[in-house]
Amino acid sequence: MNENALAYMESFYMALADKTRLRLLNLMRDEEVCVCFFTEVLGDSQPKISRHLAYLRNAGIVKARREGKWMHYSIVKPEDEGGRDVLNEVLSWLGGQEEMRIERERYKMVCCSPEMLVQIARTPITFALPMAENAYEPEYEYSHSAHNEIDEFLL
Amino acid sequence: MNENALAYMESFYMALADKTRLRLLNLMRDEEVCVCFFTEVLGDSQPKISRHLAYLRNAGIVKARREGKWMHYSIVKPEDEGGRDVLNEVLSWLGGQEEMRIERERYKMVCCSPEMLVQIARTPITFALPMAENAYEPEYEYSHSAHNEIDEFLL
DNA sequence: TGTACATATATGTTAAGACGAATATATCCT
DNA sequence: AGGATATATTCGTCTTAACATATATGTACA
Repeated sequence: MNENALAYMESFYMALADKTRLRLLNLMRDEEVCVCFFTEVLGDSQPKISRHLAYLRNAGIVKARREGKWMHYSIVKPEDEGGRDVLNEVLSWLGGQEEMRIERERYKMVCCSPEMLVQIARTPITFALPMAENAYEPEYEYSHSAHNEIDEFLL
Repeated sequence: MNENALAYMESFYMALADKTRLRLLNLMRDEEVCVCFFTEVLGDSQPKISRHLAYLRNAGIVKARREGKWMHYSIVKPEDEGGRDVLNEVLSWLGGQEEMRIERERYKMVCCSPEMLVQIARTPITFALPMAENAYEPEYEYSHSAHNEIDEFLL
């Protein structure tokens, strides 16, 4: 890390420098969130959401966990203390905005609405199950075709 | 601010997402710095330094003060508390990196070298004079041709 | 006024990244 | 196996911003 600290920081802030990604992080502030809820709450297209989640994942800021057909994303706190402190402040700043509070409210409503309760059997769970604690490391092509600068920080 | 909080944050992180700009901020961490020292310490071309300083200024992260022929730049802490906290953590993270400590050392050496002491009369001062406390607001064209998203946050 | 110096901006080129639309991949169910 | 659903990636297009180089602007001083 100390090797390319600057490059790491650059990619870190780049990952934060996008409205959609900030909104995604806001929703993941306290808990793991399923992709389908992101599209529901943000109202953006599924490919758009997915692309931004991939960006965040490549930057090492979130991780994904597969649960059947569903993917759940959650924030990964950086190992580096400075980075962790920055990210915490970023989330706190973000969370303090009215606009972001509203979106978290909307998430709660979508997540816990009556239809959802009825469909509970086929609804992605939003709390971690004991037997599913391991982080999901995707096996898709981009995982081993990781040749850009950002990906170098993944491992 | 609360209006376009997201847009503001986006431009804020965009301003941080560049190695050169992070190095500039690192040098300005504790004090006002003259452009000529930036070019000296960073070893980048003068237009490159100037462009990045303009970017930071447009993002509202630094301010400029003219002192005769010289321009001195210094960090502006955001009025918003969350933003201020984030920026402080950013500077602290940055400052903790070995690479950045070395550059601050190099700045000290350039700034206080014997040649500099000899040339003191025509060397830009790096401490604020009592009668020069007012921040310099540039009168150049970009100041009133401010029509892009970032500039809207300047005033 | 004219010249030197410090700094800022314009221009042309190139690369990164954002988007929508189309398509591919994973998983579940029958 | 095959269809349905959830998510990921590709492709073509457009914008932003990085860089080097050239040039303009602002200030000091003779």
